[in-house]
Amino acid sequence: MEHSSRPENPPSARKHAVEELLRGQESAKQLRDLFMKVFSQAAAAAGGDGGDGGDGDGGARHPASVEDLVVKVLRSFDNTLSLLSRAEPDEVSQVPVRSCAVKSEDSEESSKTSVPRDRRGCYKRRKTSDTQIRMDHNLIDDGHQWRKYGQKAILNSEFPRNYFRCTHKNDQGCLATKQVQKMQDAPPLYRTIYQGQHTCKNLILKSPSLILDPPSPGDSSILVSFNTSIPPKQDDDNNNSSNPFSSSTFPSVKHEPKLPGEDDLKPRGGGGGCHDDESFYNNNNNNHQSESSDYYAVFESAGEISALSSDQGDVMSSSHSFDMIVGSEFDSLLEFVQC
DNA sequence: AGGATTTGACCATG
DNA sequence: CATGGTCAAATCCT
Repeated sequence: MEHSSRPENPPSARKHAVEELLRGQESAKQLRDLFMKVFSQAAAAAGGDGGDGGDGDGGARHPASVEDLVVKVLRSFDNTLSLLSRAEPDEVSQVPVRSCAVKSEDSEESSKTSVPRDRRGCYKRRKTSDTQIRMDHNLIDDGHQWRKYGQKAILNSEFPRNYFRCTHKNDQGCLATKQVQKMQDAPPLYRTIYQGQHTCKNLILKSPSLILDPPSPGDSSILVSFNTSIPPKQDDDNNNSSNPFSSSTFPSVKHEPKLPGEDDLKPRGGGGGCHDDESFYNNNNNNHQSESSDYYAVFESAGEISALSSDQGDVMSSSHSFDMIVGSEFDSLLEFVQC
């Protein structure tokens, strides 16, 4: 449903992709169960074994099955990725061109009230160009300045979607936009869709927040890269050019333990003042410059680690709840693919 | 005063 | 026709 959908996906390919994801999901569930079983046994046996125990070697009891399941999961990812890659070879060219006759508006504005009728909403709905999808459990500053230009209730979604564009759209013609939508509440989960590439030169580096995270323990983020097999564009005249990881696997934003409700999340203006549901709308959070014309899904959460890595996309995961990560990961992927 | 957000309206797409 | 993406006036904040 979203614009991120690929309109002309061969249905069969997508179907296969969904099947693969479902398979992966099933494997993940088994893996989860296995972990739970192992952990509970370990806990029972060890009694008061001090450690947090969460990580790694705790599950050495069924290494073979665990490994097998992990391999299955990763294979599903790989299969899905290749299916998706083949499914849409031609969507890259697309540039969010606004075919509408410019912004010559000011001339006949006159009738300020009621319908100016000029060309409001005149635009081309952008299909997919450079799209990155990111799932976060909190909102992180991404170093760019965003201006909210819309909010919309989305069908079958209890939370509205918020539309942001680069603050420098006007002065520098930066066409980057992003959409932020809260997906769930319980553990808050936000989906951020980045589109377009930043051409502005105004990257505000929040040094402490932006860290290229290696798969280090204690940190958590899952990055799934849906590479459409197009080599990452190299337009690095922008900001992230200096970023060594910018292209194929952009750095996942690392965040300090900073709560989403903090300072920079506050809305400034306050038009109607109806911020009923969210306190999250404005987040100038995360953003990785849309660099390549690929699809990315980044799932982030906080907690311990368990790093998986696949050969194609990078899957760096960690979470205090494997279930939460893998489960939401597949759910999101499914949702993404099915749209 | 200038800039940001809210919100209803407009319009392309499927 | 329904839905989603964008525009722009109105409003608010700094």
